[in-house]
Amino acid sequence: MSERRKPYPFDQLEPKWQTRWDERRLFHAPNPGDPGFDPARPKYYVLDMFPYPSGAGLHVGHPEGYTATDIVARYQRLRGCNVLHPMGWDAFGLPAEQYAIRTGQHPEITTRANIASFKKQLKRIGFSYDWEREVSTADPDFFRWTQWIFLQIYHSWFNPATQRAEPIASYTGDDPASVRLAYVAEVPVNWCPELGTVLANEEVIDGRSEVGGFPVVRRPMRQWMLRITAFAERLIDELEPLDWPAGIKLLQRNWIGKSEGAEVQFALPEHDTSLTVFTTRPDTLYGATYMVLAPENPLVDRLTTMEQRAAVAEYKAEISAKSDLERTDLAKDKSGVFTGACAINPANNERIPIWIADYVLMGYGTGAIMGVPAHDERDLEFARQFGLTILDVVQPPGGETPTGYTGDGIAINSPLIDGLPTPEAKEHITAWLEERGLGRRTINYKLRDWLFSRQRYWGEPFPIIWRDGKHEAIAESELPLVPPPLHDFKPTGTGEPPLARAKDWVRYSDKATRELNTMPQWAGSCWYYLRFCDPGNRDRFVGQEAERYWMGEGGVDLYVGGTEHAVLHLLYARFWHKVLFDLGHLSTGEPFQRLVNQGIILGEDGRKMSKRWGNVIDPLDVISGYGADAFRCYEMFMGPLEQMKPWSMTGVEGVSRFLARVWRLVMEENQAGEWVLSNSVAEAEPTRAQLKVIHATIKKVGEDIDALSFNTAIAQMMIFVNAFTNVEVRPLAALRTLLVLLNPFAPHLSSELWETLGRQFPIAPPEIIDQSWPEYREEFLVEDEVEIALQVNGKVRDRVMVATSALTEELEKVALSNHRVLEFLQGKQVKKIVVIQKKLVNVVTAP
RNA sequence: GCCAGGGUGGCGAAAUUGGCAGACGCGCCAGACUUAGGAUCUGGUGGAGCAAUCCUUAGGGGUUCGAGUCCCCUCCCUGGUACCA
Repeated sequence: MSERRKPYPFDQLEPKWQTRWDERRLFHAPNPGDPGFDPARPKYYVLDMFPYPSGAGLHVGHPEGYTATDIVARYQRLRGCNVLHPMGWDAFGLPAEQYAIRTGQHPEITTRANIASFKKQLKRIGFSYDWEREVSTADPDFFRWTQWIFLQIYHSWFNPATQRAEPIASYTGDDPASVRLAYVAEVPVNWCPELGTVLANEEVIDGRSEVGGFPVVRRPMRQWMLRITAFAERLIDELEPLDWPAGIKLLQRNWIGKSEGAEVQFALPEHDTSLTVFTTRPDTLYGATYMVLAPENPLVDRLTTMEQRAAVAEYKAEISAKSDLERTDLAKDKSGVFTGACAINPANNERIPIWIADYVLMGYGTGAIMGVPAHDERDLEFARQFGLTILDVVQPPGGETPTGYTGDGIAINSPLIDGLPTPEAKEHITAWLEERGLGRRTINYKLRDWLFSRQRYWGEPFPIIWRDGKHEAIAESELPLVPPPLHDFKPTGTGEPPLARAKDWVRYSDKATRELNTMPQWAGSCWYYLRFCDPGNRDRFVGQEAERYWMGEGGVDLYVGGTEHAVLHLLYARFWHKVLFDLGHLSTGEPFQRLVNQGIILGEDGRKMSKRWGNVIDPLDVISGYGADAFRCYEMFMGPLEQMKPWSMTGVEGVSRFLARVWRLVMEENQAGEWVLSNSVAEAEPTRAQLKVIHATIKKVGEDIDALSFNTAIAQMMIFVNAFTNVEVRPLAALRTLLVLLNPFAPHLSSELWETLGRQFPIAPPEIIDQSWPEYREEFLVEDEVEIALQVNGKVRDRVMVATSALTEELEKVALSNHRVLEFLQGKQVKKIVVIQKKLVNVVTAP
């Protein structure tokens, strides 16, 4: 089979320009103080979510976001900005380690090979990254600072008075370990036996591990935690002004899950203590006819009566045997047992029974609730199942039967607050409880502290040692703390991390041993964007001047990546950023000013791309068939960046044809079949009509890039090309303008044509990259005449050209003298005439 | 369940504040140039109808001179979430 003839020689010119860009270091952005740095230019930081370099290589989803940021980066450079556009590798992570377990190959080797192949592919697409800033999270020069930041967190506490992280020295209490932002706690964790590690809540999906899909069980273990909950309020508040998609903000807000309510104490007559619950509906206190404790609540054993002891023990055993998956699966029917104990409802002094049930979670609120069956679906189901009292205390606005009504209404059967609408009832009863020391208003969050340790090999070791059962930080001078070489990466199965196998490494001194856990994969990605500002710095995680320059004024100006990181990565990174900001290391409180999520690219069959369906598109195949420029432009022409959309090979062909038409605007084939500069290119004045297209295109492409609406920008350039395709004389100035506008999208093609034009016509500068973005002139966009629609009763009956300046009365006259309009007005009476200048005239008749 | 986003030609999609629906591309049809066309160029292309004309932005209702756009109801798709008191 003969090879399809290339529409233009992209296979020669693309490698040529990629090499030249590398040699000229064109995309290297000097830092303040470096040679070549121009302080007069504004900065622009455009960032991609860096990839995990998997063995599978790049798929078409990666370059979608990368192309978008590359267009913005190249555009901002042409507009005179100092552009920071870096790329790096999220190189620690489970897949390389799982591969090492299977093959014995060290993760470092696998990772290095994968990085090399990723980088080669990215370069082949022609991205304008500053490769001199490349970082890898698994590189000791990088992770020494990840460990350093951990130490900053470890040495800090959250001062509730200032609402800021402060050095632990400012803590005046007697137990610093209890307030550190990094602490060790025995907590019920998500233990994944298959992976041999604990996982964060965020890494568990439907009771299975996000990586690998293995079952996960609950089990108490001593783990490192980061006190992210202290920042819950700020993580919500400071989200507000950011230029992020509203949906992502909402996702984060929901994840943090703030709810306002009250803590209420219920006296326990048989014991000298009381039981505290959290409720968002203190106004329903009179309706609390029973209480429920989580089965794991430590109070359960104290409260349970002799008679109920056996039943409670049996229920607890049953629950703890269940995995999370089963526990949620079986959520249809409520289960639980009576403890035999009773509490006193503080509102009406009624004795109410205390139960335990697994629908109450130990990890939220106080691990105990008051059951208000009349106004809570779950409580109602539970009460009906076990025959507990149901008492209506809120009257819905409509006045229908209140049982099961969960909305706001009017308090009833509640002597203290009868007749009050819900909001006031809440206020009133809470104040009443506060006066008596029986309760107080509180805020609860769904967000839990971040479980930060993993029992894995391929991650950052903690810069921590243990002496006499207590943890201590190692000195900063001992960083980086590099993982010991191992041959056996398998999980031990006991929960003891694989690092335990490196006996020499573990022994720190006669009396001290090293922490054996490693950090989760999120650690490196929490701050990599800061390292990009100053990747070679040996003395600090980022130089102050570089940080102030690149991260100043809102931080990262544009951050593009997938929605899968909407809560986890973005929340964790914001948290670390705030700690470092509070400690005075950073100049802004939020890292990412503008965030955009690219949509998923589906296979041609409309299904998710997967080996299983055989619908996977390999970027390199597309590039070898159509060129990198066509690949880039197609990815952007498919549709809106944020939208999910299917791949289409014929669509690639269409975009490729467009680029070939651009090529032939400038080039033609001679007798020998060689491409030479076209005879129709000349230093001629564009016509008035051509000027209009040129300036309309300048305007639209610029505005569309700002709005990340790349598909419509390309459509406009297609209109431009169509307008110049069949003309005898192609004015040089018009072509030059087009090439600059096209450059961010198709950098190789535009560079080549620019250079070719420059050989024949003296163009300064000789390379397009040193050219500046053109400005449009409004005067070329205005028309003397416009076409307006003439409507009768909202239906278009004719279109006519009128002077742009035509006034309302003139337009009315035009409409009423138009024979098509008159035809439809026959026998009818004109009731009114609506005139929209430059748009339409609508003649409305009486019915 | 709940929350968010979305349904526009045969297909991917356009459409400032409500103001000519379908830009641009794919596909298809016709023509030109050709020994040839899976190259290139030109024209056409939402549906029905010979036509005048009528219908058309998931479906139904409403507001308006005028609705893809605003309001109400219903259906379908995608993503998130799941006993969070």
